[in-house]
Amino acid sequence: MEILAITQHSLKQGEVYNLKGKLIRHEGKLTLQSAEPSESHTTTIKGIKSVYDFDPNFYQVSVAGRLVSLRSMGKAIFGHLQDATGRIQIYIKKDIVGDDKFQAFDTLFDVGDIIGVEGKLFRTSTGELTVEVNDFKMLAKSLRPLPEKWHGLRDVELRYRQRYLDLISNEKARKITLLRSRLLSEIRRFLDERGFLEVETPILQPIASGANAKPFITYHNYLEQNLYLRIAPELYLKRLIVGGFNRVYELGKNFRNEGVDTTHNPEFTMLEFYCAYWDYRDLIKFTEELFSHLLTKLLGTFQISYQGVTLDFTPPYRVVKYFDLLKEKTGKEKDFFLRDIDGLRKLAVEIGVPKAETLTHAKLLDKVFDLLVEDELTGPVFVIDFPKILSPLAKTHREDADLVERFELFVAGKEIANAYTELNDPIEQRNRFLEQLKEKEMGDEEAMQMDEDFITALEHGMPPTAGEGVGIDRLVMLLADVDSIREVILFPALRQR
RNA sequence: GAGCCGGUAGCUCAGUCCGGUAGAGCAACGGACUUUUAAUCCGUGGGUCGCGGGUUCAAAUCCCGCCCGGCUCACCA
Repeated sequence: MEILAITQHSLKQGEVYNLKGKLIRHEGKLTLQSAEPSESHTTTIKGIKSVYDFDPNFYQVSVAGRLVSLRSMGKAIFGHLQDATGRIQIYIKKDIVGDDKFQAFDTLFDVGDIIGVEGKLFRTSTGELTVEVNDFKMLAKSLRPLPEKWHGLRDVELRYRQRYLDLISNEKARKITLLRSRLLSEIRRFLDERGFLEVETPILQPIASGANAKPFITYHNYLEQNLYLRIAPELYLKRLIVGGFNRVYELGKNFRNEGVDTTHNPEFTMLEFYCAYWDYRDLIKFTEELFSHLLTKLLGTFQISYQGVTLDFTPPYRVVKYFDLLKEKTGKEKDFFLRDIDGLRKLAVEIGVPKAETLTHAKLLDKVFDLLVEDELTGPVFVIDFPKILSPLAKTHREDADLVERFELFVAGKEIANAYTELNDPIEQRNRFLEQLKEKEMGDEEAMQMDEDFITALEHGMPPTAGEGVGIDRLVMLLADVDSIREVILFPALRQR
């Protein structure tokens, strides 16, 4: 009888082992060896339940999972097995499994153990689907107790540091994990079906560019040079457009060496996709289609509730111009914000922009917009036609040389997506980078870096292209209705203990 | 980086204001119980009160410093 797996070591008769405070004496009656999981244990609990609903004649099952509850009645034992998909009750009767096995289960099996059972499905008097067990197997012994069965694991720090316990004991953590996984696969499916090619570009980059952020620096011993963890894949994805792949996307991590809070983690997941021969207006429509697809597949509705506010994602979304928003708030025209730097600085000081005296023009404008407008963009709303000084990689607006063809999608005051018609003029791109270098000299640490190789690529000709980035973590937060990014990242950044 | 809040048994939490033998529930351990489901009933064990210092006859409790976490702000478009 192969019941208990303690370790790979064989136990001598009479030897005493301490399991979770329980002293186990090996009497020689049990063969204590690690049991192999059988293939039939790979079905999910949810799968078993749905097959039974479909075909009640299906009743002989074999299922494995973590034992999460136990109720011993003397000569019968009830318990629940759990996997990521659900729970199923098991019923072990002395009459059925025999005295020895019943005794073994009663003394050796604990809540937390991973076990396999075989038996018949039936419904109890209360109607709960249950496995009447005729054989069982220890698959992995748990030496430590599970968190409290009723309250689960509440300690936020422990939930993050030992996420596996959170996943075992908190339904919501499992739901978010599944939601995130389905979101990623639906994004891939949507893009794949529309001819986009999934690619992988370098995470270790000699120049960290493509966004305004401080990078993590590392050193390559063999190349004898510094490398940066990417802050964005943008400039590499555009090289692929130059190379002739007209629809590409990358779904992966970016890294930014900055503060950690409820909406920022040093590594976070971005979707970036590029399509040749499109412009930013095509992307507005495409973004609405993408979100419609995701909401239909994941939530089955266009109305979502986020932190007590109902958001309506029925397209078309509101579209509003960047400077119209500022005018609404201040009564001032675009020229004021772009030409009257002293006036803008005065305004910034008035509304309480910190360090307004020392910020560069671009930073000032950005801060003022943030403070006055951003929080009120409940959305979903496309803010379009950004100032050029904030957008070094976007193409100049066809109707206004002060602006670029760019939008950001705001939902619940958060930026969810950022897109533009891409700047594909190598000469103008060089000048824009040079402007960024000036910003850097004026104290903007996050100003973008010049990438000569990228300009060389543009010099070979990049077709007119539109590109977009979507913050996946924030999107999951929205869909899961949680207010901290750490709830949607399985292992968020924490200080080492 | 600043402010506020928190850290007590494996887990969920009381106890801190107002100093006087460290508590409950779950889990564990022993026992009863063949349809229970937060099972129930009887019994037992379990603590570096985050860490270090100070005040005091006496500190989980008061004071100081530090560590870890949460929230808000700053930073980060």
